[in-house]
Amino acid sequence: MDEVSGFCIKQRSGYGGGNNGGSLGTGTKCGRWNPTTEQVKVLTDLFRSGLRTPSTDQIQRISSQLSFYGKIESKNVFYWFQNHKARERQKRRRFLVDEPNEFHHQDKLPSTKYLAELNQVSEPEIVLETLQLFPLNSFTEPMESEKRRLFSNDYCRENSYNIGTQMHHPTLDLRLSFL
Amino acid sequence: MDEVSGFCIKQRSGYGGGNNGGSLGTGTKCGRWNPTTEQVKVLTDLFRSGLRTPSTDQIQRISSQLSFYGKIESKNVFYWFQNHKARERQKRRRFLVDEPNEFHHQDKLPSTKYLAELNQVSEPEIVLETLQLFPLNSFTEPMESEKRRLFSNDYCRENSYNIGTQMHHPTLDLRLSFL
DNA sequence: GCAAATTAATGATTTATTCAAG
DNA sequence: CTTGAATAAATCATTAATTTGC
Repeated sequence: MDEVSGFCIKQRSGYGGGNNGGSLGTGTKCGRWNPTTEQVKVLTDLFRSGLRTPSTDQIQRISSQLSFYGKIESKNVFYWFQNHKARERQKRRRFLVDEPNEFHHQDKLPSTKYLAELNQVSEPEIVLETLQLFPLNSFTEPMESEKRRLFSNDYCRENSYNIGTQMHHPTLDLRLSFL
Repeated sequence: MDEVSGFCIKQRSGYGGGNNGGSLGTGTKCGRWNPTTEQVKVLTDLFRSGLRTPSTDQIQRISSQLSFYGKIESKNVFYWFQNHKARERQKRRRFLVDEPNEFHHQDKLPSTKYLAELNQVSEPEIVLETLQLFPLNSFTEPMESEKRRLFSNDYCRENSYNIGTQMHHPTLDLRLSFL
């Protein structure tokens, strides 16, 4: 891939450089941004205060403020929030591993129409035999017209989509083929 | 109160008649539906494939399929789509509504464009005058005492965003004040 | 003590989604 | 149905920590 980005691609200069260390000012080397502890502190505090996706304007102001502590650009602030947000989330998710509630199921009242219908059909027998044996290849009838809108699109975006897992369930291939 | 809408808390006997989850059962605890990982994956895939509001018929089929992975009822599928759709949208709105705090004229420098623009914008190393006025530097200037938390921790997520506004709480604004 | 070698963090890019205008 | 806007997830790449042999 082209390493072009408009920056100075800095190939690793051996090692002993140690150019930065807090004052990286005097931008002679164009490596990646190396935030000072003060800058990190402020950014972290902003994040803790609730800021997660600063607007362009905010970014620029933050950048301006932080430039007092050392070299910095707006994009650095932008990236910092992106990365920090993502990694905090990631960290959180690690703890909640396998927590079935990936999203919170907050029951809301359904539309009456569906509820009525569901009520009478409710949960049918389990019927897995057939289903699981041959997953979803069975072509059902063409969708009802009312749902046409949902399916008018192509569903074969990519290819198979094995949900394969430990269970030897059939290639529950995917996509609505069984709908 | 117990179940609102005849939903949970107790094993309803009148709902679905017959075999209600007995096999996959151990369902002694009749709380709310707790989807398995596989179920979530399939539902998510369906959603990503474009399905948003499945018909009753589709709901039943999905439910039947997913019952292979664990207890599930049609209404769970219905609710899942309702909630997922709503929350995705909500998540979307949140950004769009949360961000635009300034007047937006041709002032567009959002993300992807960020890179391009921010890239060349660099950071004019100026503006130091202004920041002097703000609490920022005056606080972190003596970074020795940084150990003392400057902020009162507290998570003020949803409500205290006040980034674009001047809040009057002397406690934890600080950095936000210049935003 | 010191650097080369290795590993852990994290800055910067790329890719894949989502919703919604047109 | 197509495309624009705007991420967030996944990934790449470089820097800082640290480990290790001398």
